[in-house]
Amino acid sequence: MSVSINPVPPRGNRLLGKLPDEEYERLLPKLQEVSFSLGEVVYEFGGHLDYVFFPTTAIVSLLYTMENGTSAEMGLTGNDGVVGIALFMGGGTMPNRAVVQSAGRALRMKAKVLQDEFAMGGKFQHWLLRYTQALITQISQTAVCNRLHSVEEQLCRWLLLSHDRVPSDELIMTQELIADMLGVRREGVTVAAGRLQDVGAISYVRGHIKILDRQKLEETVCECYRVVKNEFDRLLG
Amino acid sequence: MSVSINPVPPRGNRLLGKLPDEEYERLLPKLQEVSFSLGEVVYEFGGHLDYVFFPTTAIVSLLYTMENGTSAEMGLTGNDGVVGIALFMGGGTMPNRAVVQSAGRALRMKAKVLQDEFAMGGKFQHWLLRYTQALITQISQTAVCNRLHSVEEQLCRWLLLSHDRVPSDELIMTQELIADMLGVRREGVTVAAGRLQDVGAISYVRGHIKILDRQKLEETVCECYRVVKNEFDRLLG
DNA sequence: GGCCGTCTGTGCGCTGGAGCACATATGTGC
DNA sequence: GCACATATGTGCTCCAGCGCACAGACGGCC
Repeated sequence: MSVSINPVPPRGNRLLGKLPDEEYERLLPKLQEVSFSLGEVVYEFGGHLDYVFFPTTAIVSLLYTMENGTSAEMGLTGNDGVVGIALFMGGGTMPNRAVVQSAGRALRMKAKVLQDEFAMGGKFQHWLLRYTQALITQISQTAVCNRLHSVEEQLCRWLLLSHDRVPSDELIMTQELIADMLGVRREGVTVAAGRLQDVGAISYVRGHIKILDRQKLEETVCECYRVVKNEFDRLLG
Repeated sequence: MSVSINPVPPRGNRLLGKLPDEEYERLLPKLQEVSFSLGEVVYEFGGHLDYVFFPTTAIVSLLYTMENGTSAEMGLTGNDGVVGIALFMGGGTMPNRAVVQSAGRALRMKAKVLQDEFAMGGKFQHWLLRYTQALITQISQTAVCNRLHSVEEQLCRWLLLSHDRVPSDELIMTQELIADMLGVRREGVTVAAGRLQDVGAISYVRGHIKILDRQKLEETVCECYRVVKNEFDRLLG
């Protein structure tokens, strides 16, 4: 993670973008822009966090890793959210693991500052809680999707959720890592991705996925994607 | 749902039990005791809720039902929590479905009262948020468990989580309903429950499950149970 | 250009759980 | 105590996804 000096961050994060001007102006000096690289661990399970992060172009996955090493994603946060909700929810330590899924930037804020602002009970608190509510929906839907839907449907969900959170049509991510996210075998991702390539929805070359035809992905995806998207739009749109 | 007149509720709910005496005394007149019967729907997906509920002896499951009718549980709430978190998180409508999994009582509070109390930012808010954080862990773990663990392991998790939230060793629940909760086939539950009976962990007769040997269940359950339990104890213990 | 590490594609056999069919057991009401 | 609805037990077949093995294919580096 690298920290910029004298940052002039745009309102690249939707949560911060919701704030009234005065509140935003007050918070601005307390935000620092940082860069995350692919695969960087934002925090570990049970870890302490000194900052919360408001991604602007980065995407961060929330993962849980089992004792035997297998893992699965429970949610992902981009420019529509915040990483480190336990800091204002009161947990202190993090109940999961956060890994940068797509390199990019974020704005960070000291935990103490966040907590003080949160305690003031203004719009900031309001939007942080609404985001948390949306995240709960995302995690819930992941739970249900894991139980009931095929790898191909879930891959589509994952691609669409990620695509919604990056500015380009290209995702940098190997099939191996996607498999870890989805909690499935790498080969399973290969065949599912192969089918999506066959119908021209994506192209996949050594860790570079191009979204060629979103429409096709949306036809293949399970309802979970739309439920999550609708809820985010409703709560934060 | 039946409402008691002139209730004299004990601090049967751990969340309310956390409150300082003065805060509890103030809230007491605003609480009404209600009875829930097995299978009763507390709220539907997308529905509006006029009250939040603090279970004392009832258990309520949070479910999501797919378009094709299949469903799965994402979490459950007993005397350690509150049903209707969307009311203070800001969602308004409920992103899931809540069904009474074990008949019993709860204390209800008008949504408006809850929201006003919450906005005051005192201990009540504090504990509601900590509970929500614990619930997020539970939902997350359900997501991972759905992906990675066997029906038998999940059945054990479900039995233990339920057992922790009722005063007796008997659970009233058919295999059919458990199957809906876990998002698996009824026959799958029959087989798994059969194995647990064979080793003497439970006995199962027409909707009446007796927990005979918790120890055995804890040996069979996946790590998910302990993770969730630890997090609830840590946050609310 | 050649080497090597990483990433992707493919082909097994195996297994857990789905879907279906049906046999049996246990309440409940008449 | 009989009839019937409900709950549970059991035995198939089928298939998605796992685990494993290995064959390309691409890309960076010397």
